[in-house]
Amino acid sequence: MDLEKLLTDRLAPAFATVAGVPVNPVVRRSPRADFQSDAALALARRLGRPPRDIAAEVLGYADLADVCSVAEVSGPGFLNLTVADAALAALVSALATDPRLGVPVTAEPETVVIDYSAPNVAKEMHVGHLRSTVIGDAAARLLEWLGHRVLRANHLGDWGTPFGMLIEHLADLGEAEAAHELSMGDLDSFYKAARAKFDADGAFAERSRLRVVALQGGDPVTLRLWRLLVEQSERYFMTVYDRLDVTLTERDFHGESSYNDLLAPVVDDLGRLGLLRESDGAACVFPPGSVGRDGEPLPLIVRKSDGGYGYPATDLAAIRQRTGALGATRLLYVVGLPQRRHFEMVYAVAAQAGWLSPPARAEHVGFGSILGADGRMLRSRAGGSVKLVGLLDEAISRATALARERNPELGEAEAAEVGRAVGIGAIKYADLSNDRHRDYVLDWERMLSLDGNTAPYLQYAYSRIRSIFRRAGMAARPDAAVSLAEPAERALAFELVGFGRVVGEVAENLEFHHLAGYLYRLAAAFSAFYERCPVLRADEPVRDSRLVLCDLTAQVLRQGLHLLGIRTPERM
RNA sequence: GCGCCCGUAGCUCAAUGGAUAGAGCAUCUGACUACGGAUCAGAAGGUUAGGGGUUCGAGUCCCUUCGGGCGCACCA
Repeated sequence: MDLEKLLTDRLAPAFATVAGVPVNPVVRRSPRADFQSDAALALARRLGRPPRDIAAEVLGYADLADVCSVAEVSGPGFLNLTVADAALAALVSALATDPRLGVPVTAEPETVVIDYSAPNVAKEMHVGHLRSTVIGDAAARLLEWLGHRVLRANHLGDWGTPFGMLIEHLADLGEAEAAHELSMGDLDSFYKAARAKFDADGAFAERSRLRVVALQGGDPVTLRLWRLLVEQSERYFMTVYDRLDVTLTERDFHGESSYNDLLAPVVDDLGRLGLLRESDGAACVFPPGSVGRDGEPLPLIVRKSDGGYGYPATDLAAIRQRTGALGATRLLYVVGLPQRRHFEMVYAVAAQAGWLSPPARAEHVGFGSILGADGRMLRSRAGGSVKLVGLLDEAISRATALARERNPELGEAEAAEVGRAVGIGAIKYADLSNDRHRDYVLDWERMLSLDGNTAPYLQYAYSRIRSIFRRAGMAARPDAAVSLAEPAERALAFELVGFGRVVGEVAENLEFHHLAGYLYRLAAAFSAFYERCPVLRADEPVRDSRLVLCDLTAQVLRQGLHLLGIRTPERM
């Protein structure tokens, strides 16, 4: 039970008594007290009474004696609430014996499909995949921890016309050589070589076109070469995921090709439902509300004029499968914001077709771009996209150098491990601590800084606490009496008991920068506490009480960072 | 042209319609016989792009101007 909810529960009946109808007390943290309730102001007009009178009357009815040490009307009609130390201490003690740290398992478990990462076979992963992978993985970790059934859907681009030239290029190289080249992770040069031949060599281009036909026709040799491409690519992607520390596995690859057999039925059924209209030879659905450049309704093309299927058909087939066979009620698409309209249209059509009806719903978890120092889309010096592995390697090597420099006592192996945790953590945290809707600037100096709202600062706070317990040679006693005499202790306690609320909110809105901001406030509150309040040097029973605060802080930091996919080294 | 998003301290970013718009970086001033100073405390820094409106109350909602980004039929 978090304090907002506790206070809300206590105030709601009083407000209802005064107003005659149910009223949300609107409890929130306050700079002028611990909490404030703003509801009296909004009620003034409806009741035709001064808000201060309403607030005062509410106070008379509210049962706050055991929760608040002070409850008073303030300003135009706010209720300022100061939480009693004993009540706060009791909540902290409850946390100390709660393995879930105040975050209950959900009462309504759902099946959630999270569509994220989605690299393309035989193409290098680039920065564009970073946000989808990092945000999607955080969502998967979070919702899974809350008790939902999470299905990770790595929508692999493994189909389409480019595969003609890729397979043909593979055949030219020879399977052994091609496998070697792909296993080196040099996907870009493989792709570019195929592309160059396609553009320069007419005969090769013609063979490529025939290859597409053979692939679609199920030619065994072609299929075998295609699978080789897919397998080698998947193997390579797994090495990237391993380095990035994401929870995607081989089993989570769901190639576009796996929907091939479902595409025709999707279009047929749309026709049967009367939603289809032919336009310039293409089979289209015109969802209401979408208008194109010419002011005419914008079609979702479910079958191209050449008879082929594009993304929309695949997306519709996937929705149908996910809400149908998989029984999902929440579909998340962690895809860049530019595709917003595409998903609006797809969801609209899926809803019209009855494949996406309540309680099932789909959410486009959109995100902005990663910018370079110049404020423009991050590009390599040559103007191409930046390889993801290159970015990760740079983060790790920078962080490893930093770890060696800051703590020479670390052995080579530990420095490498710390460098990896800090470097990858810094990249992920830089991403997740920003509002995902907005673009953000990738800045090594800032993200690896030990000060401010960064992963290293949080990891440092964690390792510092672990150091306390190493030195103490003992663990905290969860049943120790908690006392909160110092302001810094109270401030830390308030942050600790707020974990559950933040996690609950983020599970709903997937705004991970709220969780990041919370963890930063927690770490900052801890640092201030640690500066003013001696722990190991304190006498009992204060020592035990403070050890509980330390231990809880470490647990919440570890769990919170874990939900973001960030490691917490014991030393750094 | 139409639509969507954005504009907050020098910089990078916060702020479920609530009181005096908050952090970090950078700057300045303090605290080192240190439970890890990879820290903490304090100062300074703002016409929330401009203008109108709704509201008891607007950075937040509506309209408008300016500036920036993105998207607008068979690529995924």
